[in-house]
Amino acid sequence: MVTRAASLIDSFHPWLSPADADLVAARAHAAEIGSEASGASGAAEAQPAAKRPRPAAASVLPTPAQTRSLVARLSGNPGLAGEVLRAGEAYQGVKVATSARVGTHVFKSDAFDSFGFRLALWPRPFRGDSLADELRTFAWATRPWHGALTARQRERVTEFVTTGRIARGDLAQASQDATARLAFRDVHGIGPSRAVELWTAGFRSASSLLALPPASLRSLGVAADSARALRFAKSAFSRHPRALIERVAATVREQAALLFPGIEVVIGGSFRRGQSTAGDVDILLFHRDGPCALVPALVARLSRPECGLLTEHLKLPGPVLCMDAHGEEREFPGLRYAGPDSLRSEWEAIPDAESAETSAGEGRAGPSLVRLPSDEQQRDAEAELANVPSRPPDLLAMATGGTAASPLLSEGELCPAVPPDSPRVASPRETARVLDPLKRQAAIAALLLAPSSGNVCAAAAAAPRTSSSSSPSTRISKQASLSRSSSTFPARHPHRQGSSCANVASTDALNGPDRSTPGFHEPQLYCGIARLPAAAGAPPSEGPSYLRIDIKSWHWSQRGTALVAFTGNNRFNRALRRYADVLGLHLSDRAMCNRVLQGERPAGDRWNDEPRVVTEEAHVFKELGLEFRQPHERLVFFVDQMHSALEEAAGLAKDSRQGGSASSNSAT
DNA sequence: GCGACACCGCATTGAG
DNA sequence: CTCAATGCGA
DNA sequence: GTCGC
Repeated sequence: MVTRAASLIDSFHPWLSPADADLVAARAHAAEIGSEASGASGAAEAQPAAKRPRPAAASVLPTPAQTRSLVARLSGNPGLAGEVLRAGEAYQGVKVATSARVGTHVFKSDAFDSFGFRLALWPRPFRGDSLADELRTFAWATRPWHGALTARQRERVTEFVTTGRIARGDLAQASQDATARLAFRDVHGIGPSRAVELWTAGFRSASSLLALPPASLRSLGVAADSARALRFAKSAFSRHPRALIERVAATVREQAALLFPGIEVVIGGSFRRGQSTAGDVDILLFHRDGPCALVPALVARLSRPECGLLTEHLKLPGPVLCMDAHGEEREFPGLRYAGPDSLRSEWEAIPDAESAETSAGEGRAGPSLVRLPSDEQQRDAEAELANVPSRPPDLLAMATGGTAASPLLSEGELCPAVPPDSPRVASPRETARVLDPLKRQAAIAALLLAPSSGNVCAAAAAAPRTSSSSSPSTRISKQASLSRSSSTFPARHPHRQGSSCANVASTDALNGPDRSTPGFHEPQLYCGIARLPAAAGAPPSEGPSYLRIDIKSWHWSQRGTALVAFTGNNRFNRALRRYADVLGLHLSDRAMCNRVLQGERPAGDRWNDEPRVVTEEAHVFKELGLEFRQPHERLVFFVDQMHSALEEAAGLAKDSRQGGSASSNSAT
């Protein structure tokens, strides 16, 4: 069976690395061991870490090198891929409006996306003379569990090959709802539903709403933040070069440092992935001392006339809890919204801003949990910031720009011929079902996911550290593991009491994730609009330009998951979370934890175990058994690749169960 | 044929 | 008034 | 758009 698996991967997924086969084997082996260990309690604990069949960090998602080479040898079909992607956009326009649920359209357009990227990365062109064979090979390589393209997909490819274009007028014009959606797409906060409502009410554009008084807008169902956003059309936010993003971030960093010395300010999003331009900017804030609840204060500072960065606020963080000098939690007197009825919102600068400023020096009034970091901490933080990749390969631009194909491998290696009677393989769904009984056993998590003791993935750390003994990552992990009793991390929220252990939690079980667990802290999310500083030699004809800006902060124990979540890309996040889900884990920006299923509970009703303390991105990868990937290496086109390894894992697990205990050869 | 497909917080609305 | 459902952006 | 039920 290993042979079958290996040959399958070789045949249909030539871009998968040999490491994938190792992972597949190791995971199957671990699954079997896990089911044994669950019988004997504590066996996993007693077992020496060295003897555990832990796989070397391997990649189920395409490895960085694979992604790079994939994109580098972009296909012979850039035009076709582009057509399909554009058709997807048109289709999205229709579906957004016609579908009752937003969730549906996302995946509909996503399917086009996926298909388009697969075409883009397919290394040899489709030709009319051998189209049928090409399509079959392509289908088997990209969707082995199905083995064929859909009729629609075949149609599209054929149409392009024969006519050189893909007609999509039908999609663009198909629905009046789509037109409504398009008319208001530029307004933040107006989605499919409101767009249709407004259209039927007789409005045809965002500008026609601008003239209305606030009361009328409210009666039309336009939310307050939508009304505020009316003056800023989304399309006016052209993509901005990195340098500009950096300047904005520098302002934020400067103010944040004044407010909260030692704070770590990370620019997330596409900027962090290294793209040459960004449509918005994500500012992520962390502090080593643990809580980092200064978003309202920071927003207030950035809104002051003398700073003038933020010109409009779309969403504010909720009520903020922080600890005062006596260790009591109380509400942070943040921003006060003064003008709900005016288009021009008014924000009162915080009365406590003074106290926040002085708190750095005195630690008396205001949020005094702020402590100055040690010199060592300061150096660590700086070193970490330096790890952000300096050279940004703009992979997306390469992918969509139709770079000339430069195959590194021969066609035969890339696209082996497919026998017509190739066996059908398990689909992702089927795979998940096979894995499900296994994942209920905590032993899997213990063996595959939970590192034995020192939970730091030093090898996968972002960059080589200079000192080995007192390397930052080691120290962090110690701090993290001690955090449950450490006073620098909040013990738990006093207003929420809950049991942290799944066994005991019977009343809280129905309430979803238990956020009272140690290390959990409510993040603060802000969305707003920044007025860009006038560029030095900019033509004044353009007028002021604006930038969507998000400022968010998390507790230090959530730093890793938050960084991963807000670095993206989107597809990468979804793949990662879905993957975690299949492994019995829950992953979001704020927590990674075991997902505990209870037998009689209806499907989908779950509650989550105590979140892990995840201060480093590398922890997330490590816990999932994945190879660490730098931010600029997190472009994911093929969700399918992840599935393929899971299929094999499921197949091998099933085989090994049927074949008794004969699986000792798998993990070496 | 129909639900699911990743996840979460906030604002608004409407029912109780 | 509270609570649940919905829309929305992310 | 696709899969599982």
